[in-house]
Amino acid sequence: MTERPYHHGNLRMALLEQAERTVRDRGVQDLSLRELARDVGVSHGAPRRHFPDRQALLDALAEAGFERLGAELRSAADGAGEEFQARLRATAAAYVRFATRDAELLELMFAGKHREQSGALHEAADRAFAVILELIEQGQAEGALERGEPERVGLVLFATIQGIAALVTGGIVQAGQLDELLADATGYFLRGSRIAA
Amino acid sequence: MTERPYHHGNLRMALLEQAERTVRDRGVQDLSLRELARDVGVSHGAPRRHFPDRQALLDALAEAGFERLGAELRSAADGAGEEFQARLRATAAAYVRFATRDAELLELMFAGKHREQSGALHEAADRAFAVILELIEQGQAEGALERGEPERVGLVLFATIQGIAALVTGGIVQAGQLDELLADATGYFLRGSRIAA
DNA sequence: CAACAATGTAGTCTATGACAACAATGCTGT
DNA sequence: ACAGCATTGTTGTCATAGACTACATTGTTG
Repeated sequence: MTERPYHHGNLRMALLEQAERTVRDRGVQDLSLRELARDVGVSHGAPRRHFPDRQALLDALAEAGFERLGAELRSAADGAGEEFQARLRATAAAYVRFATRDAELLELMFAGKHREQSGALHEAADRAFAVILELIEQGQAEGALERGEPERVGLVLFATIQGIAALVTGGIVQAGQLDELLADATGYFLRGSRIAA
Repeated sequence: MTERPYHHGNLRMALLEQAERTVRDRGVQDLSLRELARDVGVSHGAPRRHFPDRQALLDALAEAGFERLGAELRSAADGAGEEFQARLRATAAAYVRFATRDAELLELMFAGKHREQSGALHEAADRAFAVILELIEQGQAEGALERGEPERVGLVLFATIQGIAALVTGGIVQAGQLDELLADATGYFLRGSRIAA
């Protein structure tokens, strides 16, 4: 946007941003390094200076995705006030929103996490999940959730939210049923988790 | 395996079977029509007679996947006896087993379901999900689950199971934690769902 | 300002998916 | 039996992609 000297200046960023758009609009499969280069106005070999191969671009995309996801989750939780249930619902809704708006990106994020050795992606993922863990800890402190390792308790919650997102992006539930389903799920979770139910 | 007259005889099946293997071993991205043709021993143009394009092959793969998934779920439920909880656990475990053994295939199945117009895939999917619905109905009849539309109640359960599978294939939980997580999740579901908890 | 590193360009190779023209096989009705 | 036709495979071609190399341009630093 700023200018484009014959050294582009920030090709890496430009490529990542355009890539994220393309992934959102047309899916990962349609993402081509050459087309990306054309879109950004550089030659077909230029991206190679920033991403050794296509997979490296996808990994970087995933890492950026985790950072944005973490930010959105935190923003949702913080914007929902102090009460646990409100924060829980807001965070779950934010996750599902991300997952439905950027379904392919999220898929990429999950796929990359298990293959990767470079810790950068894992760290970004951990930062994103930390929001959920903190939420669990708050719930436990308030007595709304049973005690125990937050990782373990949070996993069921996380799985459910992720599953709901998958059902929506998979077309198994309509967008209209989403709120109802989310409410049901958080309800089950809270009732099932209270110590002496 | 049988023989190969110059008309292969059942190219379509052979392609699908080899494709399923390749997807399981090396992922969807590495699936190439031409390589498939080579593997099966036909020329690179032959698959076109059975699948107009690559996507058609993937759709057929997804449909076959739903049929197998349905069969495995039903077999698991039926093999677990009469008791509801045992059937529930067995079915959930069977789903997760499928989802982890054939993660990429499952992804394909979900992806295809939402884009497709031809009802064949949807019908296969519905047959698979019917197993879960029947399970819910049994739970309701026995009073273990709250009343209401089985579709709605089942959705939360299904989402949770699907989410657990996603967490495992995504490398967020280790295979060793799987049993524990599944037990936690079904526990939450049952406690959260009992009418007068 | 002279090396040197970083970044971009141009050309090439191999593989793929899609398509068309053609060949071989199987089937059907008479 | 067999002529005509539909199925199914084969071969060749085209456009495009990813990966790699040699080379050019720009920026930086001693």
